[in-house]
Amino acid sequence: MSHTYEYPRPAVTVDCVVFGLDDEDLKVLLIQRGVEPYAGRWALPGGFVRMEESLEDAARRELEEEAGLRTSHLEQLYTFGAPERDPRGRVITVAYFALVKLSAHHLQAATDAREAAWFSVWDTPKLAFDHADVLATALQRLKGKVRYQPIGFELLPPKFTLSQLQRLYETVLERELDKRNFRKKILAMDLLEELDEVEQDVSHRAARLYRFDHKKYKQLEKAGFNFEL
Amino acid sequence: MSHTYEYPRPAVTVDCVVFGLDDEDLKVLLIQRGVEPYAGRWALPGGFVRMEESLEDAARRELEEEAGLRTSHLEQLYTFGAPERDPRGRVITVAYFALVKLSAHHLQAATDAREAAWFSVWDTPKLAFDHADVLATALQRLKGKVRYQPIGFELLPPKFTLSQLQRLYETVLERELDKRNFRKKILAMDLLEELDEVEQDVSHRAARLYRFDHKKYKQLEKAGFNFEL
DNA sequence: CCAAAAGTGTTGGTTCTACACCCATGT
DNA sequence: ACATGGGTGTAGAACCAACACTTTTGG
Repeated sequence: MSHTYEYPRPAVTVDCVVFGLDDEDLKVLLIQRGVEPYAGRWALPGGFVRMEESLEDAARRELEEEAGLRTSHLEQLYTFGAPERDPRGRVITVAYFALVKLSAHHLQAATDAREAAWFSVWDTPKLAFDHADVLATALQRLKGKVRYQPIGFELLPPKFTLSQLQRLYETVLERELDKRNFRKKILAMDLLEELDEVEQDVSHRAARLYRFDHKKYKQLEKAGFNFEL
Repeated sequence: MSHTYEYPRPAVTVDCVVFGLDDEDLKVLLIQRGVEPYAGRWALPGGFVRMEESLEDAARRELEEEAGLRTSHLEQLYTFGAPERDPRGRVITVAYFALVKLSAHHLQAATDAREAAWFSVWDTPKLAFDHADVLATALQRLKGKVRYQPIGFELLPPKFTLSQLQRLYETVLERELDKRNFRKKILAMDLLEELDEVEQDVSHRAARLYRFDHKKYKQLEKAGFNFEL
């Protein structure tokens, strides 16, 4: 079956930059391409937008299909449309930006033929198409946004220590933070619920666990409160 | 001539939200539609993306064609792709956000058949398609961005008074600012060049004119300086 | 001389930064 | 007992918000 139009039309895809955090580093999910162009190269998960689905639905579908994962945070990043960005012809891609709790989705294998794997964002293989630009844009967005929106929590398990949280910020922002000042500031926002639990199986004093209080944040947000750093 | 593809493809357009500032208010540029759908309704300037041009080039071309204007500041805003946003079928639009010095482009007539006009952003007619959403998104972006990027200057003539600048911020942010604090803060950034000129033809004490120093800003930016409010 | 907007400093409160030691736990 | 990271307070500097009067100019 084929489709005919009076004027030529670009193809439209979505691509997803999915970030996860493990003990070592900030990671991005990549898929190894099986076919030309760029066969064998690693690329961002993504694919063509179907006629009846929204852009965001397309992004969610591709993530499910290619990596078997669901994400709590998904937002549109930027649309890349340089005429020569795909050697097959004019392809415009709407890039999305996702955060997942890597602790949950441990080393998920791709459900279709292709390989999926997590790479350190500071050390990825050479990427297909203009995906290096897309990744760079996503990193910039993450770095900017993490400071004034409480999205960092989407990268951590539901219960976390303040040190984990601090390491997250240090990793994303690429600079060290002062422990005492960091704790003061984040606790002063009154968005963390202090639990009666401590971490397990560590060979030193166990740290207290906290949980991010989404409900409280929504309330404060309405009242004009602004999360910051 | 017609074009055939194996799979159906959405059409892709660009739409531009162009802001300008005059003595009264923040304005947005609208075009009256001549044809169905939404014939007679006002809409954002825009049109189909050609196969050989980039998205940004398309936005610039449409602005030139539909309103005869060039803009200093043009950035991508968001991509709108709900399946039912255009009654003619699947049309994905990449929205752009532009700022122009209204003082220069005085009441420019459209170069093609359609009417173009400036409307107060707080009081527009009913818009075609989902353009009200697009406009709302653009306003939100402007409000957010004006505080941490010196883009407000793109709305003012090259030489302006501090009161004009303050009014700009008050209009965009929808709140009053303290005159002394505002002046202190903006002058402390050392980004304004104080000219040996004052405004003309006012029936009260004439205010000193200033110019924004783009070069100095670029330098400071590289050195890690952050513009803020 | 009146109207209109330009221009100008200080104070008190809040927030930010820098900084070092003791504590709890597991090996 | 030692190694590892957990947890805590203070002081000085910078920044922010609130606030009112005098000056200049044109009509």
